[in-house]
Amino acid sequence: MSSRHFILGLLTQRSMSGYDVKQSLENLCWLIGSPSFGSLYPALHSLSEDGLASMDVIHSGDKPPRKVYTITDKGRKALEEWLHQSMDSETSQKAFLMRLMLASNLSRPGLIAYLQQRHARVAEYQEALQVQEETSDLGQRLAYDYGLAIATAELAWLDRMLEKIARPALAGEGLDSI
Amino acid sequence: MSSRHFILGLLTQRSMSGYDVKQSLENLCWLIGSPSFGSLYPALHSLSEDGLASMDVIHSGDKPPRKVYTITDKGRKALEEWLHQSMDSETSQKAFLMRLMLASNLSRPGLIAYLQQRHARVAEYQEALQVQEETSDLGQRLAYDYGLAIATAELAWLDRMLEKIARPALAGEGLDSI
DNA sequence: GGCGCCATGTAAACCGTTACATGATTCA
DNA sequence: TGAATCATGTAACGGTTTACATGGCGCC
Repeated sequence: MSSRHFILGLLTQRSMSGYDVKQSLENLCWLIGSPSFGSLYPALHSLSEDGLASMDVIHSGDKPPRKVYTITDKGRKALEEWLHQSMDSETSQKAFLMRLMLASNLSRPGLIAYLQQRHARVAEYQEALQVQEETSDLGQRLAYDYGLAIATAELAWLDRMLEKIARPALAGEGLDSI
Repeated sequence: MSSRHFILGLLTQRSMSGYDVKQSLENLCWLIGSPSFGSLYPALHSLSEDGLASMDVIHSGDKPPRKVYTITDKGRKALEEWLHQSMDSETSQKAFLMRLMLASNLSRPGLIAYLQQRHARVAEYQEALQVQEETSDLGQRLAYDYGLAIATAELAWLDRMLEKIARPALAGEGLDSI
């Protein structure tokens, strides 16, 4: 998935310091993880060096100065290119969620296609888990049952979202109301 | 989480070759991933070298010989030790599921405690996602909504399992009927 | 004949974490 | 006074993937 591109994508939400990026991932880190500072800061440096992001040092009072990064036009182009190139073979939930976080950078048809692809993929996994023969191993049974529950919940979520998004926007009821 | 211990744990289900291990993870790889052969084979070698697993070469007809690994007593001891030492700070879904797959190696109270701990942790994340203020960013809204749906589904699953497991086993309705 | 599956393995390259280093502020 | 939060950074270490290497079987 490339954490470099992901971090770049997060900068489209708002300009952020390394510390900010870490905080913004806190709520979902149990699903996607959160990069350590040891990889985060170097990544921001390299984005800045390559001209994909610009850095501003913000001195606010007596607090330690913050280095705030903003995505540049070049960065937006690079991100768009990367987002549009095939996301096939990315089957993991983590990769899905990371891209989902960057949904603002997708066209509406692009987002719909993305969710539909995900739906098809998860449905495959769900089926594979249902078909499984009985195992005697408790752990395996629990794990398969858990996987089935998560797959089912994800498919239900995708159905809901696709209905909301794909429905031609009625008055005051577009993407905004999600 | 240490893939080495995880692989060792999988060998408690049945004796397996490297190829078998990979296949057995196929159905859940979208949630926990699957190690590449480049890490899997060396891991099995090292387990064998350390006496935690024994290796048998199986020649079946004209097919390429398979190297089947079996966990040893020393391996079981090492696994148990590792399973009982603190699993705190492991908050990720992946780590949870990996340990869940090894549930057969836990005592019933140990399993219950594990599920309860997980419940408490996921409930925290669920709450954090609910409390979140409104964001204008579509991706963030989608991602948070997705996270909320997954957290809710997982909590429901944990409730169901805890009810099944914690209930004093009635006639013919113990852990087996999960 | 070519493709895909079975089956194992090695080495280099890559990426990320861990540990260390610094320093100010706020709260108990 | 000590701990937690804010805030940034480097270097070594470790683990994983990627790419390469090999070889037989069965199917279209």
